[in-house]
Amino acid sequence: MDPDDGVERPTLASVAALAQVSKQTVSNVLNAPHLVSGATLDRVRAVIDEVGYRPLRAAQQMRSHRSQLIGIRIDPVREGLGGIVLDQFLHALTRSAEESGHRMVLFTADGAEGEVAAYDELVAGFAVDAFVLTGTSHGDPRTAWLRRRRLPVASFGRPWDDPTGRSWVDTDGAAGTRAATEHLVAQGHTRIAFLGWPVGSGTGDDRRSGWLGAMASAGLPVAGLDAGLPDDPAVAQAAALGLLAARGVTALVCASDSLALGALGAVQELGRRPGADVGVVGFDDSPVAAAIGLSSVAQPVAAAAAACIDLLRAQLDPGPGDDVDEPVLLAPRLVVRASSERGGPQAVVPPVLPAP
Amino acid sequence: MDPDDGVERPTLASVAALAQVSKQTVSNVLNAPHLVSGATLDRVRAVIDEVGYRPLRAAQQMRSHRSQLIGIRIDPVREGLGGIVLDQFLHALTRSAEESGHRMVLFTADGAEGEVAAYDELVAGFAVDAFVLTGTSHGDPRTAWLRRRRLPVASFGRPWDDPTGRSWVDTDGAAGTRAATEHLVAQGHTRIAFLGWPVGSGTGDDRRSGWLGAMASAGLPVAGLDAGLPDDPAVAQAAALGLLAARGVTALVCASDSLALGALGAVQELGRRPGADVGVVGFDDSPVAAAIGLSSVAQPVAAAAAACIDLLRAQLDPGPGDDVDEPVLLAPRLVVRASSERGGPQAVVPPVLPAP
DNA sequence: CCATCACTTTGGATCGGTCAAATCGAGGGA
DNA sequence: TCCCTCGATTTGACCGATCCAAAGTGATGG
Repeated sequence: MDPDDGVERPTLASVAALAQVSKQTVSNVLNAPHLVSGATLDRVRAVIDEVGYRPLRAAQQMRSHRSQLIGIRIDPVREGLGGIVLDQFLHALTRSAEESGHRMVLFTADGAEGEVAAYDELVAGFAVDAFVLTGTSHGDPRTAWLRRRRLPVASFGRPWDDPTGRSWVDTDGAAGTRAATEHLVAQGHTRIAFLGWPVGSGTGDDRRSGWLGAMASAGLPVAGLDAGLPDDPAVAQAAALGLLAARGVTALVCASDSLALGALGAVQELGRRPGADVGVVGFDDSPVAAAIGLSSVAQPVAAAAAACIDLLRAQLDPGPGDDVDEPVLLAPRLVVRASSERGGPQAVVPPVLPAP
Repeated sequence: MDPDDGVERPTLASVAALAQVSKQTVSNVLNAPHLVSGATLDRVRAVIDEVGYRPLRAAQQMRSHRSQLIGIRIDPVREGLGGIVLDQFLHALTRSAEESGHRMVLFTADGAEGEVAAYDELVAGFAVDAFVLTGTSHGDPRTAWLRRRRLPVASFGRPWDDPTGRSWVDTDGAAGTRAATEHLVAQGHTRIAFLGWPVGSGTGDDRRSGWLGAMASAGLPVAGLDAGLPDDPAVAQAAALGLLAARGVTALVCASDSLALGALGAVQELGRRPGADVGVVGFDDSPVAAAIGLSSVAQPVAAAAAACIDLLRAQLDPGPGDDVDEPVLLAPRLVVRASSERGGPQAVVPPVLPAP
């Protein structure tokens, strides 16, 4: 009557029976092939391939206490355009995890205590092996909880409040803005402003410092060229307007693509040509940047994800020569588009409209 | 020496011992409380709370063959700005899944055959219970494979090539563009153009039809006002320029925020005021729209996610009155911002630069 | 000819739950 | 009084893998 889907799921026992060996031998073929003789190895492997056998993780987990699952929180709202970075990161993470036989499990949480409750549930119920954190500060309750439980953890983003923190991976923001600044200097600009966030945020200050450093190296002045703003294009546009009109600025390095969007709007408003007259570089290389031809500093998300997974792998089963929680700082890449190329194609522009 | 993390993980057996009952009784307290007397119920529950016991999913899975995991593919590259929709959808999905005791597991795959291989691995190894698909066509090998295996599936996005397809959830794109068009008509516009994709894509044609319908209802002409373009702001800008300059167009309904970005650029280029002189509405309400004040049609991602999970729940254990795979079509919501409000605040604009 | 040893292979217990059937005491009808 | 039913609880097998200890198999050497 019911054709079902054909055959039963093959198990260790069924494979063993077909191959005329014991269950343990089949297990050895998979987990310790050096213990099995060549002939049986081939025979068992043939059967495994034939029936398409795969060990059931849940069963393995019962003995090994490893679920092969890695948890990551997915945020409810991602502010601004930079959220995309986490999106790409998530994809890269999933891919890297797969390469080491793991899977990423998502969870949501409201607030820090909710997140701890979620950890608890995941660890107790699903026996999640490890966690990847994003945007954490070191002192917060979640990190503390995880460390107390001795759970392997890797963070994407430095714990700015604790320079001694370990087991993190981050983008070298300063290197990114430095590259952007040097690129603009090479285009002949000398009055290069920085549109960033107010002093006090780790990431923002990091990005600012790269611009400062590059300007100093080039012997260029920075006085009055540094803006600390909320991450809003409309505000950035007003600020950029002032810098361009009153301070002789011809190029802007921005801490985000949102700010760069505003900068472009100001350029447009003044009737200058983006790229040709005024150079603008954003940060994070969001899809908008690609869409409108905005140069931007791209974070090395794939490398960051791989580094995170590697940190976790090292913590899960430390091998010889594994620096279990050595922080990793990765260099970003400047993607040059029309908004910062003098010889490049001419530009046009969508408006930034004020909020209601 | 090693303080470890204190206590052992509580198990059914340990709870049973503490509560002076058998394992099965504890199990019943959790899964079939009506079988347990009031007194024991309270006693066992007290112990459970006290020690913080939670059943290990892997152990349950061994007998029940349910992993409580739902798989979803995370795409390598998401074209354009609309990728964000999937991002929000993923979050909403995770939250809805949690409400029914499930977790979302991610996987990646290259091409259709790679995806099938990934299904195989997930189903065989992790015993994933169900899958959520995005952007599928009904005929493709993945859907076929999943159906053959009788795996519960819900799609976000209609199978345009098969109108009889079931078990999907989608946004009513036509309703969205209809609302956008009516909104612009209400603002006094009569020459309202549509910037869309070339005829042939299901989603694109759906969105176009809403504009067509609303224009017909309002008794407005559409001849020469319909553009089919690639999803690129620069191309959209050129097309919008023509419509605005040569055809007396004063408002544009767009099939995506990318196209709307180009439309805004054209408005700016002509020296007209976005919102005040020319109304523009995008689609998908990406972060850019919020950032630059672009009106846009927002997809009801949370509702869509909840509907997907509900479809899966109904397939996993059909209750009475469960329409196991009844398609769900959800109405989107128009978010009005400065780009389409005549009385609203004045607007400014970032440029769309040509690609190198 | 048998003890020794390295190499393979096997058997049985075990992880933490659920399922199906058995047990047990109390209440109700004949 | 006896038997039956019924609610509450227990017993024992089982899911599919791994771990540990022990047993089988030659080949080797005394």
